[in-house]
Amino acid sequence: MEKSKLGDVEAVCHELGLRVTEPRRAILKVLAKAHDHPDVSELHRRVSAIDPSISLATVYRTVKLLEDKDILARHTFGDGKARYETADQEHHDHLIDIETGKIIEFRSDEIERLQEEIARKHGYRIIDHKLEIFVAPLEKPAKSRSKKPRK
Amino acid sequence: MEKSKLGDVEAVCHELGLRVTEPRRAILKVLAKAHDHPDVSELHRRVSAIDPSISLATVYRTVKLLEDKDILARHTFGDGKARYETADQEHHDHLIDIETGKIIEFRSDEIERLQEEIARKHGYRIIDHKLEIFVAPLEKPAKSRSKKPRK
DNA sequence: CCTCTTAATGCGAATGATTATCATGTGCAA
DNA sequence: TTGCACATGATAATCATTCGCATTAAGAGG
Repeated sequence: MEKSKLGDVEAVCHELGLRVTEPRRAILKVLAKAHDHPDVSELHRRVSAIDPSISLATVYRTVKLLEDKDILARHTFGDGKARYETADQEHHDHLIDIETGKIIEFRSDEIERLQEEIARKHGYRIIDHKLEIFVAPLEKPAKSRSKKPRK
Repeated sequence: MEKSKLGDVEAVCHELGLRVTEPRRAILKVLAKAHDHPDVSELHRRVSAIDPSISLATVYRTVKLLEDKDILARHTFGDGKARYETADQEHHDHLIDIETGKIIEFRSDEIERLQEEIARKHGYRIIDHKLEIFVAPLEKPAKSRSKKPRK
């Protein structure tokens, strides 16, 4: 089962008033079956497997387009590069294992509710939010002082 | 009242085994009285007011140094650039007004506790975390679809 | 104070990610 | 089938940040 509507390129493009092109077919196909949080060059790598002639620039363009349309969600875990995932699913946040880089999705209605409360208390409404928890395995001794990784 | 110990350059540098230099005097002075979240070029701008000969590279170096020592906390609100604030105070998260760019600090022990719980449930312990809530004023009609800004 | 070792600095080049430019190619409405 | 606006590929340009390196200057030991 592919991740939602992303698989139907004609539908997505038509809905957004975009042309259906080969590059978009390939890129959307890759996104539809991506169950992780790939960065742009990783996406380009996967897309190249389908059609090697698709340029990195097009991947950047397409991905930004979809982000603006709220079809993709962009993240930036620790390192500087943008990572993407389909945004059609219900909202969730992330646990990032700083030792392996593994990303775990989770959702807490409790936390969501508290956020709403806090925003309202300050006279605001939430447009978007981002919660990232950098973690390390419980067993480990307690490695010196490293914190979240950087490039 | 300056923000904590940052003001005492001799103390900070000595504690970290660093030499006390003019650039560091100026940079720490600026950081000590910064009650906002300046990015590196803004810091350099402020430092230049004290000593125009201090290079941008040195600001970058110093700021990274202090970040590694957990004396500064680095953030990346929406736009790509790194922003800094002193980390000596108790942990807090941020509300970012997407219309004005204004940043409001807040703290919720409730949320902190829930995070701990979630991490533990997944077999992890928290090393660090980051919660950013992008908001817009309550009054406003409900502007189209913009979300958090990008460069 | 003087000296010597080496951390710090300034400058400019290098990097890495992302975006812009622009000539060319191609969906797709008529 | 045609025409044109939108897409694309290749490449240059940007932007923030880091590096390399020759030079300067803390500050420990005399």
